[in-house]
Amino acid sequence: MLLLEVLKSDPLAVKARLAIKNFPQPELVDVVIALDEQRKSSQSTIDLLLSERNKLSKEIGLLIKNKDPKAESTKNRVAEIKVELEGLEVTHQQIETDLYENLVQLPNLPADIVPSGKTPEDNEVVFQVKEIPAAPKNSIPHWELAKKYQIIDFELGTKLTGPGFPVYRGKGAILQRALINFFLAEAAEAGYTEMMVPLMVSEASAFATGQLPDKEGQMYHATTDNLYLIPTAEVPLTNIYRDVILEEKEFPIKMTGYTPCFRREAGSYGKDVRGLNRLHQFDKVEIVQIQHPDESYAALDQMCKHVEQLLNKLELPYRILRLCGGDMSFASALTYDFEVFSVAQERWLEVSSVSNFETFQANRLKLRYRTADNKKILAHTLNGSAMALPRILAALLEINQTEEGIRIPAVLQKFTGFDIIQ
RNA sequence: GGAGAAAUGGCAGAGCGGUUUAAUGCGGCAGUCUUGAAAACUGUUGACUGUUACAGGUCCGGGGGUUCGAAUCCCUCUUUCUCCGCCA
Repeated sequence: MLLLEVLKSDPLAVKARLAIKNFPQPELVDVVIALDEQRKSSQSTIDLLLSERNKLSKEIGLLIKNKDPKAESTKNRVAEIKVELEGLEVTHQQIETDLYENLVQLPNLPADIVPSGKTPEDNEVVFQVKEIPAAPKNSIPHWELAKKYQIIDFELGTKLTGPGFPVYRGKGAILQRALINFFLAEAAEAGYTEMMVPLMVSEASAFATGQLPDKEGQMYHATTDNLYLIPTAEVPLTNIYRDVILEEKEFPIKMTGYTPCFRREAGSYGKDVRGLNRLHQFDKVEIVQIQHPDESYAALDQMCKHVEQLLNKLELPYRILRLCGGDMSFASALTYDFEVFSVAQERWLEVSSVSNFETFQANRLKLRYRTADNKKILAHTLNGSAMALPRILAALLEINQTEEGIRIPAVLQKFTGFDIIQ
């Protein structure tokens, strides 16, 4: 949610930034500002009446004590005020609702360096490995490797649950666990505190991080208890700091967590969702930072470096994209996507997305910090995947296939306990 | 799932219809004293809204109601605790 002060201070500049995100209704900015004016004036009218009511009610107390007959006439006056207030409050409530509903429709403003553009083709490649390794001889895609070595069973998952819920078997299951442990160990090394959080969240939590109301369809919803299965650990991790006022010395807050993630994503079918490319349930290690506004962009760089290092250690060919306005998420101010090259599918697969939300999430979360002179300022929130397992696994299997079997990267061997899948 | 109790400022804890603009203690902050610290003493210390700054207004788990007036009375929901039942 954008800050009203920002909208009011320079509406033209805000509209210019929104244009970078291809936001189709810039006039909403003016609507919001106008509604805020209405809200203020209606509030002060109400306050004036309330003030009088409070004063008179106090007087009535005294008049009754003194058995003064004026008590009755004063009572009548307050009763009149009450009637007047009832109408005003209904109107005021409506203005506040309208204001809020319009305000939440505005996406976050992109940072200055965000390239304009509409589609993924407009994303800016900020880094790409020099050489994309050639596919190993007689290479096959990961879904065939999965079958050949009996490490992932897609059909079995379909039998148990439905498509998009694979079963990992034997060394496949161990490899999953190894990747999770590797990612968590690296995050711990980088100073992130590991959190183990609930996989279901309340409506209030889903709302605070922006999954509700607009992305309701993407989450699994347990209706009997009105709980949502998390689409990412970002939801519970960030909500830890909902309605919190931090002390400045508590910065930086760095958390990591492994969770399964659940996404309904009723999207396209076919080649793009084949195998591990898109699943309803997948595993991910998330990193989250809560930062002082002055430090958030340095933190974003730090998080990108962290992800980059993971890819280097796993010896995977990757590239980094700075997302264009049209491809960024609603809440983000700046996002870098990390993609690994799938040698058998001959395409780039997104494995991580690292974003700075600035105050956009913090505003709805009411996540602030207290300055030395006791001002309360919104903190900045950032998060990134470090990383999502399925596509990493896909790339890993494909690039490391040999005649003898699938070779395990050196860094993972202490977590797997084996160096080859045969 | 059943029965009972409770929800008040960072924490503890008073208040049970009108000087509550929420007592008091702890904690926090500032100061006095001290070479420094501790102790002691003094002062200060909630959130939101609003104003150039005042003023004013809202908030005692959420929502609704009674009343001239509600932290206080009523209804309802939620959460927590205790006991019982079930259970990895």
